[in-house]
Amino acid sequence: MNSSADGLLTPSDLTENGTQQIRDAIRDAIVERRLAPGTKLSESDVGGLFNVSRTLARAALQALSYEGLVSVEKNRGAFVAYPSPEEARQIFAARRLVEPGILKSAAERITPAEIKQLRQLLVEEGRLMNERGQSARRAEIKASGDFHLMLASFSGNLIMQRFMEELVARSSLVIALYGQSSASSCGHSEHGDIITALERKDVDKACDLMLHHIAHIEADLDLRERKSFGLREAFER
Amino acid sequence: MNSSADGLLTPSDLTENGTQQIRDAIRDAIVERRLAPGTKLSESDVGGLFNVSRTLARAALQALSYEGLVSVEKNRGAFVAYPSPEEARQIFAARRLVEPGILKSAAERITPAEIKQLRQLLVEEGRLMNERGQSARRAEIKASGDFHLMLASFSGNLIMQRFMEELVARSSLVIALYGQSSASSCGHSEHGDIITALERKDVDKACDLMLHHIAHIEADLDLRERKSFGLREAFER
DNA sequence: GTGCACATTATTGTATGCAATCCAGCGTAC
DNA sequence: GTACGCTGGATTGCATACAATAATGTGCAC
Repeated sequence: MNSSADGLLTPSDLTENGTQQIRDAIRDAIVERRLAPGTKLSESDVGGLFNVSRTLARAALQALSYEGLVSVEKNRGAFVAYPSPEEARQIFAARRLVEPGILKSAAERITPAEIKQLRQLLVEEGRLMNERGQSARRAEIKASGDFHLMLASFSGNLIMQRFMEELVARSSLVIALYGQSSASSCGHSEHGDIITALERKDVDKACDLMLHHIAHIEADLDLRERKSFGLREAFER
Repeated sequence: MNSSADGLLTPSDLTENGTQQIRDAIRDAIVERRLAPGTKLSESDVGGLFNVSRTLARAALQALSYEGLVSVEKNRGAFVAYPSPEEARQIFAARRLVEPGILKSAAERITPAEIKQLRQLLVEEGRLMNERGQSARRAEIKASGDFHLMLASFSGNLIMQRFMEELVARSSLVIALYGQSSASSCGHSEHGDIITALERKDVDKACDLMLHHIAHIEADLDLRERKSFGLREAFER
């Protein structure tokens, strides 16, 4: 009978299926904003793009829908998710609810080496910030999210880590849709402040900074109901 | 182009696929502990049981694996998840991290009618507690989890609600594996206390009670590494 | 009798095919 | 000219078929 009681040695799943690769590739494309919200992802197209059958493409899209990055509508197909303003609010509410706790957890177990890793990520982020070009911008977006993900991984809780992965990815979609300031990097210095507080074991301060940081990101959004103005509203002036 | 910006009117997904039904049926069976951890779930068997093809069965199992209720091993098949002690700890750590925040959210928006709903759930739970029989026991397990889920639904955050659904379901697996006291209902009165505190708008007290409640559930577990003693250890005395 | 190599069987992984559904374009009635 | 209904094409939903892998059983050598 045995079983897989091998004690959390599975990073996520060592399935190594073709599905995983497709899923990851599409997720990266969404998170880095190469795929715009609302884009149709037909099974044939996805399958053709990765040289696999519709079966695997379908499985990958299904998987992404469980993460909230893709919405599949019955008999209509899969689309890059188009979070509503309300959904956006809930995503950030979830982050405000969860990230302080993660931070607290991480603070209790973090090592100097790990703090160094965070700092390293930060300088990387800063370097990209001063670079020009689309690809630098994309890398910057990713690095900015990775800060939060690395923190989550230092919390030692795989479940929270995975949840954060979902939230960060969905945040990227929200920012793509509702973000205003071109400088999506508005929170760069704040990341540094959080590390500093963490280093000083000042957990309360760190949590406080984190909450403000999330609030700042959210404040940059314009969450007014734009009712899918593809029809009348778009042409009646 | 349009899109599904219809403002969170989707309870989860109105796909209404056959997959959903299978997934829900199996999940219920797992949560109500009719399916023991480690049980093999072969695609043919599942498909045959619901009179659908392997394709749908496979999709359902895949979906359950994203919720952590089923673990699929490459080329070996799907099994009811068998959470390790470490995983169990992380599940409860996640609940301690998340539930106070949910409670706070819920407290801010809860209506008297909703409090009544909670109370009603509680009397139901109490009634089942005093009944005999397997089916009553199962219903009690479900009701006990439903308390936390209803609270989550009152938080108004669909994302947190879904996360809690996952955590509660996985908790049920953990309790099935590591629970000691037959009285899994140990927390019944605590649920009532939480409602009372909530009613009095004493959020801090409610959160405190919630943390103790979770701690009590966890304290009933015997989280020692039982290394899947299916082989040597089982027969060498 | 024990251990190993091989054949057999069962189960999963993936591709393909058919039926059902939706969408768009066209034509017709009013 | 507008609205309605119809038909053709494309896409998804699901089942089935085949290939690949793992589990099991058998027979032979020692």
